Amino acid sequence: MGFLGGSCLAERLSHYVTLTPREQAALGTLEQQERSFRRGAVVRREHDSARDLFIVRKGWLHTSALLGNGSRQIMRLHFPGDILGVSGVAFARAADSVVAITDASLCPFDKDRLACLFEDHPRLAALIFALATAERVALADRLASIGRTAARARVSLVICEIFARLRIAGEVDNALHIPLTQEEIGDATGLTAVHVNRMMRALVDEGLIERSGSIVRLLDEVRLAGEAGFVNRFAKIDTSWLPAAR
Amino acid sequence: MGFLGGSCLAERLSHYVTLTPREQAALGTLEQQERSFRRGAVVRREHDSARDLFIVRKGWLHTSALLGNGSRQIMRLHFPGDILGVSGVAFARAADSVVAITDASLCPFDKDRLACLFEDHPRLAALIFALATAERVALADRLASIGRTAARARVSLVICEIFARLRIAGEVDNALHIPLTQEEIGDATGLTAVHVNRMMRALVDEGLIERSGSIVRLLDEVRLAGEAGFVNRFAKIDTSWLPAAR
DNA sequence: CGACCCCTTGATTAGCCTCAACAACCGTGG
DNA sequence: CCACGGTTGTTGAGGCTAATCAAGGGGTCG
Repeated sequence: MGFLGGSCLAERLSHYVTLTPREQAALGTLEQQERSFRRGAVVRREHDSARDLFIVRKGWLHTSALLGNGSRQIMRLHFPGDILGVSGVAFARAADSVVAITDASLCPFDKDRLACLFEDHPRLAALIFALATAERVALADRLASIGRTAARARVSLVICEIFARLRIAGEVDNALHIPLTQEEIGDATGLTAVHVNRMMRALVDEGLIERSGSIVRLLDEVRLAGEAGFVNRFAKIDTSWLPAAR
Repeated sequence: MGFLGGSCLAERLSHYVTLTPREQAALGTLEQQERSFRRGAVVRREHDSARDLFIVRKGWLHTSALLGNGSRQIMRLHFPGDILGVSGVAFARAADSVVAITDASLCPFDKDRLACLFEDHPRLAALIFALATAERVALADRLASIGRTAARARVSLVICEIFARLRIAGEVDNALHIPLTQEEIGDATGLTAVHVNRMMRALVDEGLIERSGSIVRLLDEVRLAGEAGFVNRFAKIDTSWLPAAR
């Protein structure tokens, strides 16, 4: 709220380019509806019809998949301003599930609206493509983390990423309430909750972070990022090639 | 070659929509240049300037990253018709390296050309976005595989994916020359070459695949895909929402 | 023919999982 | 208000999967 007619997406995008009034208006139309979800609610289940995309207005959510062996992989965390359910762009049925981690509020919009954006606002379409690409790179970073680094580094990486992404939205210092269970962190990192617990403890013991309840404070951010091999993919993206605004 | 004026990308895209002559012409302009690379050649190194994207005309390549601990993660394999170096859409400098696995031939084109596509051919832009999204979902599948499944399933998945993706290009039965070393398969699956070897042997012993040299034959594709939890993300994508062609 | 790369197999080690028990916390209902 | 069940966090003990270390064989290229 409190920005550009209350459009969370416009607020996010304006972090990278200066939006024209027409563009702001176009983005505003994507957030006309709003739906609320309780903590734990399933926004969309795998294989559901996937005509809608969502813009996160409030809360944390995750995109995940259940595997044949009963385990779960969390693909991505979502924060206010994120577009989620993007896999619906490629498929008629959802490839993954979306679950509310905290109470959350979403603005659904139909794929057709996205088509209109491609028709009328090529610059916005290209920018959204660029941001989706940055997310893909961040996903690849996590792939490398899970595939090729030890448990401590994996846990460090999610912590780094959460802080970095929330800082773009602003209002985050170096302490943060993280409403994730250790089981959820495990499902994001490919570890068990038990081992996440031990790794968190190790990070605390070595003075990298501090915990009280669900609040995490970064004590030595440089070393934490170093161990994790963290690169902030969202700080700056290349907008030099984007077509002109309309 | 042998299709639509020789554009590999047009050939790929026409698998999903019927291209108009204007669209074909626009795609053709992306493949005016062509560069050849020898097996093992580095097309682009991490941190290099990333103004160009590439369309694969011939050969196999991979996108990978080297980690601080000396290991390597292969993010994606590339086959003819693929667009690679897409991370350049988001960043001014490459987030990953591209290496030729076999002798390969690529058509580089500048990001500005992509901007033109967004301006003049919204339907193509949207389709490319949809395909990039399908790839992101496939990447997420591999994340789940590496994070939450055992070594055998991970190896099975790469095999399934390679076959499925090459079948879209056609001319692949259920036997295929796979020019990957076991080390490369390990770097793609988060395993060591030694363990890849053992898992391949297990797949052979149980009659799921057959090997002679670098040729792999699928003997029980259903069971292999079942173990891997494989879903073919490239068979069919939703084009119903795309804007009208111009 | 030698050097190098890749594949293959065995033996040992280590990191993470599994199982288990208990404490702390929370929302709910009596 | 307290009792209660359920969820989450914490810690220990032991087991298994995959890594590491090591050695040898086959193929290819200079």
